Amino acid sequence: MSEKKEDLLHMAETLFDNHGFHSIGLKKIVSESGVALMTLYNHFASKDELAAEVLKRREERYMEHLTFFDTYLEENGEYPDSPFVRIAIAHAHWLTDNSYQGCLFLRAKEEYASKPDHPIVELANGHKRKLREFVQNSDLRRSPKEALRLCLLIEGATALAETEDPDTAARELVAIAESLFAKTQISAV
Amino acid sequence: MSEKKEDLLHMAETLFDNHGFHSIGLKKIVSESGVALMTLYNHFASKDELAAEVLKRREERYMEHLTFFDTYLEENGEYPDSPFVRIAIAHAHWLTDNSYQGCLFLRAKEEYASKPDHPIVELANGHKRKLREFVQNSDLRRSPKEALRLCLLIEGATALAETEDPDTAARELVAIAESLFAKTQISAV
DNA sequence: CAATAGATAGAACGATCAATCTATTTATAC
DNA sequence: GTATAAATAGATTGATCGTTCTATCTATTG
Repeated sequence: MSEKKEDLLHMAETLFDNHGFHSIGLKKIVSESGVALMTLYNHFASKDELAAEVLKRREERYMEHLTFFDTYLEENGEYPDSPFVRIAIAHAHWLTDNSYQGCLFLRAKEEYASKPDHPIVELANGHKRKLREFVQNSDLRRSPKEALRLCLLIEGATALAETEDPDTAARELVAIAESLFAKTQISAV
Repeated sequence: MSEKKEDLLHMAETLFDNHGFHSIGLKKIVSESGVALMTLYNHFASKDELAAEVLKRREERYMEHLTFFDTYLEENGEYPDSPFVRIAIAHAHWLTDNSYQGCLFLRAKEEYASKPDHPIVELANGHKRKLREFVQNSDLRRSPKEALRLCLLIEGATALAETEDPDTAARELVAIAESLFAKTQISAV
């Protein structure tokens, strides 16, 4: 991939994170990237396609983070039995390692809500669905409801990190997850 | 308060909920309200002041909902011992009774993040602080960390209601809160 | 050197934005 | 009935938006 395109995607992700999709203009993105406006249009058909690619890359990075974090936990000694707890820890590190302002997918869904069939809305919905399936498939002994509860905790920690210290939000996420899912006993609810 | 002003505040809240603050124009607000543009400017100095009043009214309504929901629970037989569980139930009903798209205060904070001292950002931060204090003061036997955990659950349910059925999000919020806080025993963590 | 492709700056387009002004109409109060 | 205030429609201002176009410049390749 072109270096300019990489720069654009990286800067667009940062600006979308900090200001939202509709609030940030293309001129801001290209000026901050040190790239000409026409270069942006040579790589992306429109602003929406740029936003869509930003979201796709974010999703790839996030899912890789969740997947590869198990190996990190193994190498560093701490390896909780419960896959749900390990996912919670992985998400906690995602929150502390990045300085995001809430979930970019939820923001995208909100900002494009007036067009429910827009590809960006489907990307956002797809991401949440994939995350729920990832959680569910990580521990088949757990019920779909329990998977949904871990998703609730993950969303809650991401939101709490906006108004509280991200480290605090991350710590409480893990604490709750351990309290709910650490025990070998699987609740039948 | 003027009827036109009420109409404007109500319509603005709905449109801000569904489309965000920066995405919705004043002309949309006045046309949907059946009110002239100048009437809006007779009641509000600017778009930002309108948004600020919308948030103030939302906060009042939400805190009243939390406060008065205890009496509703009493009258309808079900009255859990734990104040934390009662707050979770109250928030669950808030989610199912309204068709909001995420937390309007978090959205405001995100959209105005480029101006950290903006009154709207301070309104959003103030609301989250008040909610945390409300939770903390509802049960002084609980630790600040436990109060923060209920806040995390509340945020999580609000976020989950965006991609899942709000009824589902509300039900799982109550289920987790009961699992964590229903027992008389207070954890010392 | 010549040719091709990619990147550049800058202007221009139509549209929309928040905000202001004017002039007219409607409703309330004395 | 008259005076006062509120609400109305519509035009306007200056700014910004996404998008397109042109014309110049730079780098690589043959």
